[in-house]
Amino acid sequence: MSSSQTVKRGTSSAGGNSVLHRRRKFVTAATELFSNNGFHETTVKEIAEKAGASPGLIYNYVRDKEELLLLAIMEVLESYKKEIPRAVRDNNDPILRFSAALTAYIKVVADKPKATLLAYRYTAILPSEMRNKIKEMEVETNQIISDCIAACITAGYFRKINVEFISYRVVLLAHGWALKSWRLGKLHGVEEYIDGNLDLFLTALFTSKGRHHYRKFCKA
Amino acid sequence: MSSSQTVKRGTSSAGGNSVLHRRRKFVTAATELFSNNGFHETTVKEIAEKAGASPGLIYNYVRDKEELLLLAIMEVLESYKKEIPRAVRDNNDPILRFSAALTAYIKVVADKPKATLLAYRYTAILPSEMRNKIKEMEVETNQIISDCIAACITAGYFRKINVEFISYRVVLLAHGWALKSWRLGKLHGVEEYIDGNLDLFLTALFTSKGRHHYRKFCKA
DNA sequence: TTTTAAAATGAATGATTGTTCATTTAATTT
DNA sequence: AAATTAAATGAACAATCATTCATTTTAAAA
Repeated sequence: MSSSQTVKRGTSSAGGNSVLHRRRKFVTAATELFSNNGFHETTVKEIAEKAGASPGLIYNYVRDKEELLLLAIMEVLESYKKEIPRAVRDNNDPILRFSAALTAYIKVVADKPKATLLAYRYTAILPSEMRNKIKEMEVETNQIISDCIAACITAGYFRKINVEFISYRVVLLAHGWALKSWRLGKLHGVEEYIDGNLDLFLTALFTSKGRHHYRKFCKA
Repeated sequence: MSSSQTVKRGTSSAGGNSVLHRRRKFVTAATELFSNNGFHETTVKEIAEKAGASPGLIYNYVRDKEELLLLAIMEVLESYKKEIPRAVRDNNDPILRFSAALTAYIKVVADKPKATLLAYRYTAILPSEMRNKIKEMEVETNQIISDCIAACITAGYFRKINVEFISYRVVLLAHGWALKSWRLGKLHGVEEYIDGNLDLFLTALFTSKGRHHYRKFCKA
């Protein structure tokens, strides 16, 4: 079910994760090449070259060129799933948690915009089984944002709007940074992008109680 | 510079745009196939088949498979550039013009979501000369939105925010419908999507004068 | 009708490239 | 050291397809 028949993970001796390490080497090489030149435009030979190995060896660690794509996309999504909760955790106030989530999401996208676009460009070409895995991960990340928003609503800081709706808007916004920088070039820096959008969101969502509550943090 | 060496447009007789018509046939066939199955996954043979012709003939009307892609993308963008101003024109009040622009944009995207994604997926693989053409068209469409926003600001209805910034957010939002429906499936209908987002935008942007002014239209 | 030109065909071409596998190299074990 | 297993190589294979072009069909002109 997982990936490759010929290689068993964790053979012999102690820790024995070297197999996964070598696989990661191919995946990162692939990620870079796919991001810069596109999936179809990248040959397996090039990936091997960049990873410092021969083309044939790749097939010991991966079934397909396609699996390499799946792993590349998943690596990106996993970094989302790791970074965002980390940022949220550091805050207690619902509004600050929301802000942190939004900020973290945009920042992690801004950190590797091209890799982010991989998911947009190439999820479609994967078989549905793989597509579902990706979709699943996205939904999980969305959930984090949704929870923040819901908390703000129950605290009476945000007015009662559809949570999923706003959640998706936040996600789109974050991805928007990657989409934008590729298509329109830079109009402004990430910081401005974050601040501007956060301002827009809060203004649109605050109740008067929320607005009041938030003032405290601005002064500090 | 334009497209094909072997065919001159507007030969002989009267109107004589039949050449362009036959070319369009290939382009629409290509658009559909590229949208559904992807560019690389579509063969020239398939395009010819769908257009009811032979593969070889395509090359009388188009230099490349790539040019077919360019034309497919441009056809979509041109429909944007046509529909949105049409909707804006019917309104006089700045706020209504803005609303109309946003609504029209989302609707035209919702009308052919897959085609919209073509630009996202495949602009990157086109040679820079073609890419620039596409970018140019996008900027033109953006300009329409920007003008609406600027008008709202000078009328004192919107607070003074960066116009380009908001403009891009509107565009992203519209595209977001296509991106979403592909990735997350339908959470809600287009109408809800439009209303919800319009509400969010207006709440975030209104001055008190603007809010006041807008109430009139809501009652009517 | 005869001639000439345009439109259309589709089999053949040529180049590309993912994948395999017989073979070599390196590491482990006995 | 010898034997055995794992890791790695890279040339060869097979399939795919964009593109071409000699040929046929259709239309227009003389």
